[in-house]
Amino acid sequence: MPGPRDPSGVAAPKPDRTTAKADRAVPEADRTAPKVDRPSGRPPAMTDVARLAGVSHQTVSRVLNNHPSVREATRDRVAVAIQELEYRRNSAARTLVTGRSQTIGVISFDTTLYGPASTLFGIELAAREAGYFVAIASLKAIDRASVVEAYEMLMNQSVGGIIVIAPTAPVAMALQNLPPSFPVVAVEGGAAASLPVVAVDQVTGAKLATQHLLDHGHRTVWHVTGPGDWLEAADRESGWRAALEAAGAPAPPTLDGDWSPRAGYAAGRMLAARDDVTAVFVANDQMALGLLRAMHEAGRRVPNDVSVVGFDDVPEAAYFMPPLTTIRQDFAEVGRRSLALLLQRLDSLSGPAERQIVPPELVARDSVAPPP
Amino acid sequence: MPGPRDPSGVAAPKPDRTTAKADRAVPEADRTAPKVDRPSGRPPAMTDVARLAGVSHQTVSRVLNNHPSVREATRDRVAVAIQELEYRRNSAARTLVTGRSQTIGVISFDTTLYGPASTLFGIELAAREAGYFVAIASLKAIDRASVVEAYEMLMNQSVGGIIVIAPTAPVAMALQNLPPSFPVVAVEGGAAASLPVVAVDQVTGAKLATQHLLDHGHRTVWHVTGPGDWLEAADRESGWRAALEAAGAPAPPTLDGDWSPRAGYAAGRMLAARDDVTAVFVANDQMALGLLRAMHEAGRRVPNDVSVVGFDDVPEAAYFMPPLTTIRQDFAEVGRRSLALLLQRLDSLSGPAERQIVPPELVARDSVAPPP
DNA sequence: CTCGGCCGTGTGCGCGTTAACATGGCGCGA
DNA sequence: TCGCGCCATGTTAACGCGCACACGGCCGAG
Repeated sequence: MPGPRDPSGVAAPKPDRTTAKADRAVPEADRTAPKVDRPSGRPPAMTDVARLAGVSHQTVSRVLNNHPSVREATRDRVAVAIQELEYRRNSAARTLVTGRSQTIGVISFDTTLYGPASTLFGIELAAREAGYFVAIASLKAIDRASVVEAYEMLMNQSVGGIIVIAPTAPVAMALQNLPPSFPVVAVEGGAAASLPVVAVDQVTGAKLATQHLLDHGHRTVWHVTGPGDWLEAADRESGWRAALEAAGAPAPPTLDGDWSPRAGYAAGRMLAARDDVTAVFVANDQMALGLLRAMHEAGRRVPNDVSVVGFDDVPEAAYFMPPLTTIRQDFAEVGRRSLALLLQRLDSLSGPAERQIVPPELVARDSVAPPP
Repeated sequence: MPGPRDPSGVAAPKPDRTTAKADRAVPEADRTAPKVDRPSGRPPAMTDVARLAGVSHQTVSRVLNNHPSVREATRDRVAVAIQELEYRRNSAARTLVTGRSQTIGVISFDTTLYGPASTLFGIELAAREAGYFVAIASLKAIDRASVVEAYEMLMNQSVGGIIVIAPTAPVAMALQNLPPSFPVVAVEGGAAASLPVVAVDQVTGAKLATQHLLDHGHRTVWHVTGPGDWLEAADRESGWRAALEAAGAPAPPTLDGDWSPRAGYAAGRMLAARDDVTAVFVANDQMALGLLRAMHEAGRRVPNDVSVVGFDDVPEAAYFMPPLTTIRQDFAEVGRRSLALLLQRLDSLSGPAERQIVPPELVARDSVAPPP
């Protein structure tokens, strides 16, 4: 790996046309075709642009940085030269001198899941809008060591700030131990004391779901939870519990899940066996899918015999049998806001650890009805 | 944005302890706690490490680059100093001088989908293993302009190579126009002439699915396609067609889909209305979900009346009603291989445009039975 | 004539890499 | 025991590339 001098940038195969500067007469040929008139094998630098445009490197710099005192005509000449050479600033050199890499890092667990993937997407779009690059680091496991590993990796890449999508207790704990002087934003990060957090209001969402079922006349609502160490799971459970309490309804024992359809199926089998179960709030849509199947197999009709509400509103939810009433989370908005918050921290690390809450929304479909 | 001199790296708040070099006696205190003994407000550089370790910066460099001729003891002293200062190489400076950024870019459309997300995950893990960073760029739309935009963005970040996950015809076309001297690997890239490609064998997968249905005694198999401009959709259709031909079975007209459950539902309604439909190969699992529901609503039992096979094996497929027989794609393997191929191109751009094929696998569950 | 707009020249800086070379110490064979 | 040669390190310096600052000069307007 210590191979000497070997630029892996954009390098034309063998463009050694030494007579390359004179023919500036045809600058506006076809733009899309790759032009080959670089002086040497290395990518063009600012001085190359300057030479071609007949100006100084300083002027090129002024153009690139939108310095006001450059004549329009000069600006154009430089722009043409830039395009001609397909010049792009060497981001390494730029980063080195400015001290800011224009890159942010995103740490995430399992971008295969709908929620994290959508959030990441939102972050990426917003980042590009703001002129930032996005580097990613996935967590191999959901423990502290993995967080530290991912963090180290992003730090080695010298990102300017980090957004962490990994809403579990161990991860939230790990974040506490990071240097407080580095800009970090947590998504769904629980009550992490000193960290800015963007989160969907899980508690309210769970209340919405539970209340919706109660409003249809159910005496109480059962609950299939998410995994214990996920903060969202805890919040949804407490929202459910709060709604029941507020309504004076008895809280039945919860059934433990782990987000997977398998767990929902298992819970569904248990619940289907009891006649007194008429309403279930399942902590996410995937588990609801499993539960729906268990109910179906047991001959319990949804919603006629049992009503079900999920959480997330995955794209498939509308095509479950029956179409699932669920709580929608605006992940794209979460992504946008977390980036905004990070950028804000980027130039002023001060300020309180802001906490932004995105409201959830109930999507009523066909899995809820009055009790039989 | 042209704010002068403002290092956004790891900087302690106000660590101006000028008496910081003498206390080298306690080097092995608690490792996790953030130590504050940097001379100035800026992150430590190599010379700082050298000074603390009592060696020259050259030696530090030798240690970092695993140069053989450094005594074990010296190596350790340097290592301790590095840890003490929490030194990390300035990646910008390193990139600037070595000419390689140790970063690869991934262009992807809709990482919200299971396939792309899984592939990205595989790439990321493999990249980290190989000491590379991963920068992402999502496509806003699936046209050429978006590809160029994403490409430009990654080039501006000076990535060393790019993997494109975007298996549609327009995207594949756009890739043809990229400078051939830059390392690019396409995932599911179709027959892109000059590009290395890693792909799951869609044709074989479709044959597997179709044959599986024929083997159960169905006279023929209907097909719900993916969107027309997706290469995978075309391959699956031709695999289906080939299997039918090989078996001498008549090929019914296809039903157009777009990957969405909604489209599957629509197709399902059409098919449910015909008595002669006993077997359907649906181009992906999400559409199969919609189709399953349409069948159910129409009173056509799966698999008793109609058999269904999907494609992808999303995590939910095992919990559809009934559990879906489908074709599994090893996305993680695709990710790994595409990275391997890219790395290979990175140091030798020559060589033919290799094409790696990952075999698919049929996962038999409960949605297939002999015809009634 | 002076001031301001426009642009050029020149230089230092950031930080890690690498080459070229110098140095002192040690082991080993003659 | 002398001397050669290698090992481990230090010293010095030159990049790579863009940014920023300090000037200096030119030209046209007031």
